[in-house]
Amino acid sequence: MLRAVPRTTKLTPKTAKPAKRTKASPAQSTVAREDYLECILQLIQSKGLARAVDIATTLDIAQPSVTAMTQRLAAEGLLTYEKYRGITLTTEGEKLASAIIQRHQILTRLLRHFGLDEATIYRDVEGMEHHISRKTLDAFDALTAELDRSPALVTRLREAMA
Amino acid sequence: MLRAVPRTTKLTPKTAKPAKRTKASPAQSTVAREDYLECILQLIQSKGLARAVDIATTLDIAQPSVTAMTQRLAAEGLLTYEKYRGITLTTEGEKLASAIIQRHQILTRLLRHFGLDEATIYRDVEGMEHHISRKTLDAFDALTAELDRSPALVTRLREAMA
DNA sequence: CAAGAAAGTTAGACGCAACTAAAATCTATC
DNA sequence: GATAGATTTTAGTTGCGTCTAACTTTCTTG
Repeated sequence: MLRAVPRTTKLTPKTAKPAKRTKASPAQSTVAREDYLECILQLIQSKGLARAVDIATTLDIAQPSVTAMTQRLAAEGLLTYEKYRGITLTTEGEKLASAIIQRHQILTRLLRHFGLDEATIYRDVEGMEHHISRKTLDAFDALTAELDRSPALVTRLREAMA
Repeated sequence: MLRAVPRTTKLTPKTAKPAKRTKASPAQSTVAREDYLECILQLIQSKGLARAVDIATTLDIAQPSVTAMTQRLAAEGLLTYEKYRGITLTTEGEKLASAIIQRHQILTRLLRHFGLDEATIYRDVEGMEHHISRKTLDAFDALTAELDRSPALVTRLREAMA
């Protein structure tokens, strides 16, 4: 049997190439990473420090997973970490975490206008937050401001939903 | 060496336990699965059939990955599939796919009101769509209706964003 | 209708992010 | 200061969804 010549399919991607998964990208921001950063900064703000056991509890994840991710984030320069000692966010990590938390809050504020139960709000925000661009976020923020200042609009909205 | 905080912290898990990952759930709906279903139904609607090569091109994924996922979806009863022949959605699969496409459209319509570039709209919808509950979707839909009927509101919004 | 091209599949591997079990380290208390 | 208990880390797996290389089947076209 003759060997088939490599096919070289060279596909033309859909619309705008969705950032192909080259394995060569080092400190890429993923959902899990963002969840950890968000959680860590919140723990630091509320308790003064972020311990693995608390991160694990908050994210409902096993402790060894926290260690693993901590080491990844440290390798990427987002936090500093000394074995068996503490975790500290680097400047970059803290900046990132702040942005993540802010994004979370903008989304939560918007969803709260819809009269949904807190559990739904929380779940949806958790899900969406990692996938929203700055631009859309700005729009959501402006939208929230409009809803804040126009109770009539909110009322119409809720009636339409029922 | 810091270490000066009570040990028995016992945080209350954020809000509502985020659906622990038991491996025992069989036909769970994931992001990738939804992307495939959406793509398959759209291909069927636009070309009459969904071929692996087109799915691969549309999703910017290698062909063997399509075969693999196709087999998974078939095993879960969402589509029917005969080797080297075609793909058909089952009733359940089509229902699911329709819902996914509808959700996609609701989101797109909302984002279009914000005057963003199509690429951003597309990327954000792609990202968010898999994580939005029916309730929030209804709210977004109502919101879109309000924006449709109130150009003044849209104008205020866009000005606030600039 | 026979090649060759195109499409589909199998086989084997990888990266991410999770898990469990068990070892290492730290802390509090006696 | 020894030691029990809490916390953290290491080691070894797992599942999902992806990849490439190489094969098989189907389609197309002279």
